[in-house]
Amino acid sequence: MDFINIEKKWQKTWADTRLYSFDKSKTDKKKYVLEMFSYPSGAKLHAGHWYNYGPSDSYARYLRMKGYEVFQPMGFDAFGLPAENYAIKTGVHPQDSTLKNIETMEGQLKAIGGSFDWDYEVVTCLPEYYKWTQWIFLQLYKKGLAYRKQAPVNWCTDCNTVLANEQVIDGCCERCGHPVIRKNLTQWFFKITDYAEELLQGLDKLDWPEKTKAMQRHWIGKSQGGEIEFECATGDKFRVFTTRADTIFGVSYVVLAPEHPLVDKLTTPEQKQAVEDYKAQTAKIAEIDRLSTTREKTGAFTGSYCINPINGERVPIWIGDYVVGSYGTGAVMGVGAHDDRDFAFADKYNLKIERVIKSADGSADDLPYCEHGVLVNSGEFDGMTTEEAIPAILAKLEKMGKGGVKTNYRLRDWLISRQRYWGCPIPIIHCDHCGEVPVPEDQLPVKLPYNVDFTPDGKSPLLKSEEFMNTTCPICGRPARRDPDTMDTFVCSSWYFLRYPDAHNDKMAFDPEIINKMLPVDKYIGGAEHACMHLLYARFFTKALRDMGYLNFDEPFTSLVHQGTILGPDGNKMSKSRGNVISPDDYVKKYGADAFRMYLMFGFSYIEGGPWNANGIDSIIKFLERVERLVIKAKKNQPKQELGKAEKELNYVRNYTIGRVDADMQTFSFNTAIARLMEFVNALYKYDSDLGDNKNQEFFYSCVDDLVLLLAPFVPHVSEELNEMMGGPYSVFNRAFPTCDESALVKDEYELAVQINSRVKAKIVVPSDADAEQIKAIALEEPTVKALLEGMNVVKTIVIPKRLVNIVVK
RNA sequence: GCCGAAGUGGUGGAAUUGGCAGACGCGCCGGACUCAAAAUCCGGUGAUGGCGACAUCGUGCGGGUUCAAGUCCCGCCUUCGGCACCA
Repeated sequence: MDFINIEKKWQKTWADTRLYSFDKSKTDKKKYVLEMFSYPSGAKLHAGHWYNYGPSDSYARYLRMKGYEVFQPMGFDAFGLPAENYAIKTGVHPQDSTLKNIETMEGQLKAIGGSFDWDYEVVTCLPEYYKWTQWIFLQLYKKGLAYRKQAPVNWCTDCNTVLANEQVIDGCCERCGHPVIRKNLTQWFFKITDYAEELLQGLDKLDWPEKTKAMQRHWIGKSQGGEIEFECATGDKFRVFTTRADTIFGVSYVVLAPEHPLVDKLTTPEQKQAVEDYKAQTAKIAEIDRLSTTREKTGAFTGSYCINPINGERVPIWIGDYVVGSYGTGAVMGVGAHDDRDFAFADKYNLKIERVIKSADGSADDLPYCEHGVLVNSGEFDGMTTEEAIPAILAKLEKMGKGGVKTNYRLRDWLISRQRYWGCPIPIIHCDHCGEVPVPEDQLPVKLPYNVDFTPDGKSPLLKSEEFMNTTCPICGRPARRDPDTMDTFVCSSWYFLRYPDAHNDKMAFDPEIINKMLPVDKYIGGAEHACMHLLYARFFTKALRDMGYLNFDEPFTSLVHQGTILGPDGNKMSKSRGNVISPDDYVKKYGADAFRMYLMFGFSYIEGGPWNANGIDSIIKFLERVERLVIKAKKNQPKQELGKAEKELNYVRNYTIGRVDADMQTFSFNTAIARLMEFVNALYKYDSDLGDNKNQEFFYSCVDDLVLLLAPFVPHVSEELNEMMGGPYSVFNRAFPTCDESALVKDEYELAVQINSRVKAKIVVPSDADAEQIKAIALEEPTVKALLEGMNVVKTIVIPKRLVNIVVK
């Protein structure tokens, strides 16, 4: 079979006949199948792209043949750091390299044989798209969901530039090797934390991998506890957050984060030097390097004291970088006896450690004791359990006006400012008189200028473009400056699935009437690496836009599947530096896109992936040629004949195959679906060689016809060709997927195993309608069984119809 | 450290959710066709012992529940992902 030319032939026919064009009048039967769009960094698709797009395209084709109107669009996540870095290295402008890469990748995606409707293509770096990214920014801003505040960035003092986390290697700049420090800049945030609770609750209803949902739950990190207010001698007050209010009588100190706003005020003159030194020291350590539990706890005494509201005790106020400024209140109470970290800190600085919880059975004496237990040395609360004491103590504090129940989330607001060129400009103008002014919507898009010096030299690249920066204030008309930052690319990808169904609308981001019919996405397919970022941001955008009235659904992706990763032959992630990258091109050139796709679907479990090996890719060719020979043998328009015994057996296999392939497609179990197809082919060969010229030609033809239809999603070009060879109508993808005839699966009799003491000793054939008693009788009469039971005492007999009989003897 | 997933022949991977472990392939062995080879077709293939029918063992390790465990429970080991001082 000439796979290469067959592919060209059908790709042209499909394009000429606009076969994959989505019919908007049929949204009642729509299925929105979406693969995560790709980043056009390299010029070529790699094996991972194939593994994502090939099998999921087969799934889309299967749905189409099941009678759905499938919407399967494709686009590119085109802004981002790699293109900019590439530009810095080579001088090729990011826009030029990106658009060129996109063109190449479009061609390759067509070569895979993907059934994408390119009329709906979306490219995030084009003004007609990012205009609406900016529009969404403005809606969030209006709603109070976009705001500015100071936040640290990774700053290389040598390059004078901001670095992304992945550009910081072991605390040093990846480019020059100089140490990286944290520096505060005023930056834009999206207030995703407003949606923390709904983002958490919504997970329960989603058909997503449990693992991914667990990761999001953990990322959101809901924690129920309480806040407790401590008052200082100066009259200043601050609160701590704790989940263990029951340990409050054991507080022997409190710790503020070094960046806590009260630190300077509370520091006494004698302690000023020590505190300043400590703050300088922690500023040197980038946040990502604040490495966890293994790092020794450090801190400094402020010289001030505060009052424990529950017992009036005077406790010292410390600062320490083991307290995270951005979580809770940025302050914790120190209970050395009942927290591992507090214990280490108290031990190091000789702070009091007093037990206030003992184990319920009094067994555990060691400190720190971090389990729940019973209160001691806790005044009126003595004898209560942890579970009783927490609400009781918080209730009392609330009555005193000194705290109460509080829920915290680990989730932080989303920092979207990037001090980079190749991204979507932020549509805000800074005016000396009017302050922060949103760009009026009729002035969108704020275009990213082409001629910009993006070499890293300490300034945001856009800041150096006078043409871009200088504008007039929309309110007062005086000269003003634009915001020089661009948005995180995750902003662009947080709404692209909303744009696809209405991709060319130049009046709005999307028409609510259209997307309310087209969304949510029915099946979303992509890598597990997006579990927390992209998938969470997209959910946030959907909910925020819903609350603004732009759409009417709660979740963007009803059902989600992660494909596994194809690793290099050595079992490691493919990477250029390891030299273990498998290029699909050579295989595609040799075997064709269909065979390569089918091999990927057969040789791996789709969800799991695994190390690449080419063993067996030849067998796919062999298999397809076996199918072709059947097609050649199948004769159309033969007279109808009664089905004999051999035909009934084959018909059983045919319908069993249909049922199993149907079920396997729905669970993305492509490898087993193909295994069933191979079995069907084996059965067809057996039938053909057994009966030769005496076979039922009409029946044989219909079986082979079903085979071609079943095969179509897996090998689209080949099946289209085979369908044509058989005289079937164009296109095979306009034909219906075969349906399973349940009556063909009903057998008169079936075989089951007979066990004696759980070991298979014989096989029996029983009528299909036999009940347990009859099956038991047949089993006991079976000669081998009968002989083995001679002189044995049958204790009991278990009969599982359709499975086995187990006779227990002594 | 915490959370999650996985561990099955020489090999990629199956197993209707507690019911005949190893489907379907690859590889290997044998046979048919052929002067021969390739291609193709058919058969065999977990391990050990036995000429043999058969027996024993076998799903990371050790226990347990059950007539029956790859699957459930308890305790470990290893690998891979995620989180990482979140009070």
